[in-house]
Amino acid sequence: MTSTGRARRPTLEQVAAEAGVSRGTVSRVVNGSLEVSPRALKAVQEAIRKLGYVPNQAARSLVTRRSDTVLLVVSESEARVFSEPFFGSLVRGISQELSATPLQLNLMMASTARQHDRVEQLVRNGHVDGVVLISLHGDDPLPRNLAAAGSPVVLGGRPISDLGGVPYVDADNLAGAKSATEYLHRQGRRRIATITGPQDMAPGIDRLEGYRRALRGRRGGARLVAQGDFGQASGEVAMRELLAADPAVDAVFAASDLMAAGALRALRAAGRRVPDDVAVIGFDDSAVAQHTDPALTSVSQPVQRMGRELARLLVARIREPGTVLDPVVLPTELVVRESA
Amino acid sequence: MTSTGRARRPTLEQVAAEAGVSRGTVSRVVNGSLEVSPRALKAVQEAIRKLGYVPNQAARSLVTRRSDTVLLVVSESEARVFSEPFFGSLVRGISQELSATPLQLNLMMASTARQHDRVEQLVRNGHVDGVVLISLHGDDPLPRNLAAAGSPVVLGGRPISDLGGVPYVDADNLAGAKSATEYLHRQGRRRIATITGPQDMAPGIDRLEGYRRALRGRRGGARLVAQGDFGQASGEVAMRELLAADPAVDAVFAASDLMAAGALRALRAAGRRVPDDVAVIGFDDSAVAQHTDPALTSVSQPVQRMGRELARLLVARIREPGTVLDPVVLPTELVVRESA
DNA sequence: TTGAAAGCGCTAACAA
DNA sequence: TTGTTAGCGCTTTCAA
Repeated sequence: MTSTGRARRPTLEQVAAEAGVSRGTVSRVVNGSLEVSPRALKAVQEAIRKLGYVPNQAARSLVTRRSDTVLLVVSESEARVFSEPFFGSLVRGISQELSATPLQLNLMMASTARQHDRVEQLVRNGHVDGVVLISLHGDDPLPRNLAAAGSPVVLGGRPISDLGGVPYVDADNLAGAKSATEYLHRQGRRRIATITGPQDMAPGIDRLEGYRRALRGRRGGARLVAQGDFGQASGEVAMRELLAADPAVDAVFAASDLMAAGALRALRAAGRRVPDDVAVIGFDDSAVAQHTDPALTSVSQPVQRMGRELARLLVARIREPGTVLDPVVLPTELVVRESA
Repeated sequence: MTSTGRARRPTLEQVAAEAGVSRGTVSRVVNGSLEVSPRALKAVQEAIRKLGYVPNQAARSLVTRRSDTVLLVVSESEARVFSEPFFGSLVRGISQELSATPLQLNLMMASTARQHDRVEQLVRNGHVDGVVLISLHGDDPLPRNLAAAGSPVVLGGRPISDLGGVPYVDADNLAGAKSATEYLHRQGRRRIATITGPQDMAPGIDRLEGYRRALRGRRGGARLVAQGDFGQASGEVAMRELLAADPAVDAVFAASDLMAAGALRALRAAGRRVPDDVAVIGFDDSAVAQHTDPALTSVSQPVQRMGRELARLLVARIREPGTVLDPVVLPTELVVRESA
């Protein structure tokens, strides 16, 4: 049952013996202390190499009360996180940034309350040094609880209600939507509609606001607004509504690529050519954007960089628990393809 | 610098004091030993609850030499893993299965040799109890090395060359391709082409073989084969080649949705209607499949279940290092949409 | 600059 | 059935 099987790894003790010094000295070398004589340093390094010594994390953790582990909690159920390269790119960015630290990345799906409890337990018990939370739902109490427990926490995506002191990383949804809409206007489009995302989610709200600001004070204004839920079907329905409301609509900014793809279908069904009759822009620059016909012009988010920033903030929080960290809002970019 | 800050968690010792028993007894209760008197059991349980005790994993690990952690290694660079819901669903399946065990899931990207070394080190050093490897490249030595080091390893996806004894989980690519092709045949299609994936990857090979078997002995046979690389552009090119080779082609099975999407574009450009003139089937049932126009009929893989099986095999390997585990090949399903 | 020694919190072997 | 005890491998004072 013990089933250890594997040969025992060399310990500090053995390295010390090999190098002819004490455990303390080896420990100092391993942890990069400066108060070690060049001679001892060299002897220890050689012994380490010779023995193939690697520190035992559990032992270290036991005494330092650090775990050198950060937890990525995906509070999903919102399928979006998992579709699209979003999740993967984010993880990649986080890993990238963490690879320069001793921190390991742990992953946990936690949508139910029970799973959230488990996260809190892990944190409280010192099994993780910090938490990255992504894909939060409306007023999820998890980040607040974690922060209250004194745990370093950072959020992927702006929380809908302000969580004083908990930093977040987000794409500049507002500016992205604004620039997409302005682009349409510059192309000479004058009846620019939008298909919004859910208005109880930050990206939904911000992207609508960006559209509004772009058209503020412009002739025609921002009146052609149809509600969607980020999903393709809702985009199709919304586009039909828009066409009914104003048959002369000549452009539409959709708050997601899926909705834009839906709009494309509705437009084709209505006999409108894209982009000739109606220009379409999506948001996310997802895989879908590249594979619709015509390919979607879309607002791209620097997802991988968002991951890196998340990790950077978290590391800062762990290292300097006191300091106030500002949210990071990263610029988006309009990727022009065929649809607008 | 110590920055512990957090209040110390209660220890076994304190629970023992509170319950009026010894540490040993508390340990037995915590670890579910049966040799504990009902009275002691109750007292300990109460003390645990009262104090909010949670075992310190580091301390436990130190003595048991188990880490209760499994590592998911994404040997990426092949972007596919990250696009599509693939990665997310897989992780979800793995998490799901592990949630019934004390095992935590760790994640690591490792494409470079240096990163592979780190994986081996983690394993050798007992920091992880087992490894799930996905997205392996051709003849990556990592699984062999890990297995040789005595570490439990399971593979996501059939390795291209047999790794004696290392179990894997895969979708039944061959059967999926075969049934898609047969479906086309049943629909009365008689000039059925295929666009293959790279022939140095198991899915590429298997899906071509499935196509071949479906048409073996049938009139026309399996002669309309064009090479692709799973990417959309290659699918578009391949479709043009096929049209040139046989303008009367009336169906095409593409080994990926992206290639199928490319084929769709080429067909539209050539003035062919889908599915009227040419039926198209893709593979993966990815997001793209749902958003092309017409929507793609596609072969779906039970990705989440693959994740669960992966975890199941790994747990079995960890618990019973000796036993031989067979590969698990899961059935695919043809999802019929508009394109065929 | 170094060594010695005291734990970190836990499991498991042994004795009672 | 229970208590006692010896470590697990490491970091970190404290003295030297």
